[in-house]
Amino acid sequence: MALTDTNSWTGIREELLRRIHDRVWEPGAQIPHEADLAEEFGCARTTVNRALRDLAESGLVIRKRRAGTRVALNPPQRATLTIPIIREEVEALGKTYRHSLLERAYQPVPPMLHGVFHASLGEDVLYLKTLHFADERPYAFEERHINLDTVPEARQRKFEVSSANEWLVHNAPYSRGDLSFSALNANEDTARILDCTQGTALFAMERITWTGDAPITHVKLIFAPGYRMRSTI
Amino acid sequence: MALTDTNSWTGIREELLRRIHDRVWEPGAQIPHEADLAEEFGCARTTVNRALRDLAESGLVIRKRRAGTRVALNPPQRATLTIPIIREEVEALGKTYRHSLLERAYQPVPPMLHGVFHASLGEDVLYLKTLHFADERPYAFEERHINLDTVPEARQRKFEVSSANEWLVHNAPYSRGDLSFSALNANEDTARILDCTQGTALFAMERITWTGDAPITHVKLIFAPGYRMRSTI
DNA sequence: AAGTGGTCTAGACCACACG
DNA sequence: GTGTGGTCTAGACCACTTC
Repeated sequence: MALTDTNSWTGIREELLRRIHDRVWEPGAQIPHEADLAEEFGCARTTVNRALRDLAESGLVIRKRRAGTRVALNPPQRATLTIPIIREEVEALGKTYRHSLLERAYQPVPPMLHGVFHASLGEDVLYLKTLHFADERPYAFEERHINLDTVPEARQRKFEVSSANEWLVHNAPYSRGDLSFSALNANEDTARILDCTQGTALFAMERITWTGDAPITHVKLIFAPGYRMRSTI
Repeated sequence: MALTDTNSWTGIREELLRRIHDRVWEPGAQIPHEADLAEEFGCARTTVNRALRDLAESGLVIRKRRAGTRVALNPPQRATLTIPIIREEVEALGKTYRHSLLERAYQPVPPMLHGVFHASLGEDVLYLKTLHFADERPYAFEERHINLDTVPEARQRKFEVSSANEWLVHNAPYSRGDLSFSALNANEDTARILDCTQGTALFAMERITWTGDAPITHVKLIFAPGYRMRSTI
């Protein structure tokens, strides 16, 4: 007997989850068809479908047409990271946000990005160096390249008041992006900028975004010592 | 005129996305009701609902009963990280995986975890130190605490052959978890174990998982120098 | 060829939040 | 109260994949 509503899709999801956790259905085993489950729970197939679709999204079951639904053998451990706008992240900590534009220049595409910004190899990109502060202490150091082929309007922007990140989010929405996280030792420049000792381990995030096939921007964020990126599963 | 099917929910999602990207609907603006859109596209409301629900999940629109649907002002940048089992990650690189159990001991709950493992304060936890190799080179160093209240069967396991991670995934599925990433400098021990020089910046991941309210395990993984965690948006 | 999940419909009622 | 999204139903056809 189920304790939860078996008529709501969330209730059905709970019951299915229970059976998986309690190994009523073993990992790798096939589970009953939607139609059978619908009959068992006394609801429409659509409702069972909704519950199963949700479990499939979280990776707990694998669904294939004709082959049916199976409990995943190695449930991938997925986590949804929410990457906040730095201003909001700082303000959520109850601190005062400020940023300062350290450099703004037109440069040829740096070698590191040749493979990515190939479309605009002949053209300069807009290079920005920004320092983000929380309560007047360095919080993160940002280096950014903006593809002027894709976002020519960026030429008119100084990015002194509103940050490039916020402007781009509103004016050049991306359709996909690559993201990577790493650790690096503070070099002389970085240590000076972030006000820490050289060699300190720093958390870095790199991101490249596209709209369709056209790259928009590349950002590298290096956070001040002690930064942690958190998430829940 | 839409190029995509306006009768499939994905087609409708594309068209809605286009209107948001092209600022037909400005950030913050309210968009037409489901019923109106259904009429416009000549489909059932359910189908529009499916498309809008998908956009809401990715954070592009905000939906509220009675208040309607609005284009998000600051679309949060969400990324789904897939945290692989280390063996699979290494094997996907075309390298040979091996791991070695450095220590296995019963210990009191370490102070760091007092807030988390409170349920079992009187009891010992199982402490495991494991080194993961890729092609015989250190890949990641793992420290783990297992709550024996929640998973008493772990006492019988040596964890020499199959890793604790894989065993737990199959035998103590979790319902939720906290995850964090950070950067740290290699100390003397870590440097020796990972075969790098002291002070090197290392990428670290920490994870605590629960089943219901009972904590299952705490893991701290420190990766060898140069590790990058990648994802797409 | 046939069985399974994927999707769509038309209609209905409900839950919530705003006025 | 009232309008909006949230969900459920019963039925239907479709698309993919394995047999």
